[in-house]
Amino acid sequence: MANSDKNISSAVIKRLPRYFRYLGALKAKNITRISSKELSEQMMVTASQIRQDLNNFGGFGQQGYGYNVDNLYTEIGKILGLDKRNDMIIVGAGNLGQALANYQSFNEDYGYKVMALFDVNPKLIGISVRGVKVLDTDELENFIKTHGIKIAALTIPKDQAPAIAKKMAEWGIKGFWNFAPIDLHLPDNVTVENVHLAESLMTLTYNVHNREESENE
Amino acid sequence: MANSDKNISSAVIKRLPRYFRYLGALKAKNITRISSKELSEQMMVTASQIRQDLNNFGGFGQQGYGYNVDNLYTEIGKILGLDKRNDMIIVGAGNLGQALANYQSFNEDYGYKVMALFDVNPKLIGISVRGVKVLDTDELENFIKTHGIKIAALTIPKDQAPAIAKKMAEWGIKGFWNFAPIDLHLPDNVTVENVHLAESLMTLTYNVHNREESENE
DNA sequence: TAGATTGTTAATCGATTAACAATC
DNA sequence: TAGATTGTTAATCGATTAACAATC
Repeated sequence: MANSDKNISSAVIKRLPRYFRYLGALKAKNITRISSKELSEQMMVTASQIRQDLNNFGGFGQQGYGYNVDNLYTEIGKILGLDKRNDMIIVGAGNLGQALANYQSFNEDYGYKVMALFDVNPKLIGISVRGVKVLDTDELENFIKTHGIKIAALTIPKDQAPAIAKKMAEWGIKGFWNFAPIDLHLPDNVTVENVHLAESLMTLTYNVHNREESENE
Repeated sequence: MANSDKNISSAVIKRLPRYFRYLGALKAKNITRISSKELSEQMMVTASQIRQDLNNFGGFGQQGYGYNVDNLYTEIGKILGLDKRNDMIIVGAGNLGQALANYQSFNEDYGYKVMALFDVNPKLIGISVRGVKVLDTDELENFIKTHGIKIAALTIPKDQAPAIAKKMAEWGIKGFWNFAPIDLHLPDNVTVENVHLAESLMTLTYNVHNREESENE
């Protein structure tokens, strides 16, 4: 827990889930070992980058051999915190909130658990999405505190997002998965991961109209 | 059209929609002028970066004055291609596909138009989402060609995504807004903008468990 | 005109890639 | 042992920031 990692660049952190995904795919194909060179060819990055990235966290490989797929998969999972219990809530049970609640991939494959959805709309309060209840937003404080929830998806309109996020941070939320098209300003010990859909679509639009050499990010 | 912009770094392009959003907010507040310094304080970036970014596309400001909000908003919109007709389709009419079709923000505010959704599920074919029909995937080729569609959201399972994307690119799609958790390998004149939700949640999870100084991207 | 702020060049910083000795 | 491939240092590249002359 007292992880004394000297600050690791966010560029590195953002690449970890992609390594994790590729290793998962290799595992599924029963491939047991891989070298940074082979992996780099599949992922279209440099082998140097893979080795540099991984060595921020320790030496997971073996000279002359490469990396054990199963082991590396597990280790990256641990780094990301997927070995821990990751309970979450979704605030805003509209189309997007419900779509997230239904989204298998992270719900089951990676051990996240959606504990409840929240909304102010009386028509939604009480229904269940994938077996998860939609509760009244009034119950947020109590729920967060009682269950010790740390992670919340925010799928509410942008005018409401900053105020409610501020409150939720006070009640104990440490990480916001923010889908509202606005920047949240919260204390330093709270993280925000923005998913600004409209912005990503605009970036795509630029590239469509100015198509050059493709550059998968 | 023959935009002879020497390759502009993708870091710059990704920041443009955020400038656009802030300028839209200023416009809504009837603010008519802004300096790079004021804007930089609101956006928590350096004024230098704003000026450098904008000057990739031209001198939109005026010494001693700053930038005209309305004008800059319009110009960035043009750079992004929002002044053009941006018809799109959504392939995969499940929860996520439907949520996108319902998503006001980009549908109306920025002039995108969802022309149709597509699915293989007979239960979905024929229904309407926000007035937009769900068609049989068999009709994709004809629809793309007839309507000259260039942009497509992919909200289908990952095993099906690469094959269908390949076909769609042959039929004329130039930009994929890819929500499937897999990398698409397509010709150079086709762009892919990935929205890998599970990966963004993992990045958040890492930060929650290793919370340090917050760093809004 | 004087003050403000741009556009742009130069300096710095950080991230990526290359190279290679260590070692399995 | 010989071959392969890591971990890691050094070199390069690119992006960000600082500084300031140009100019409105």
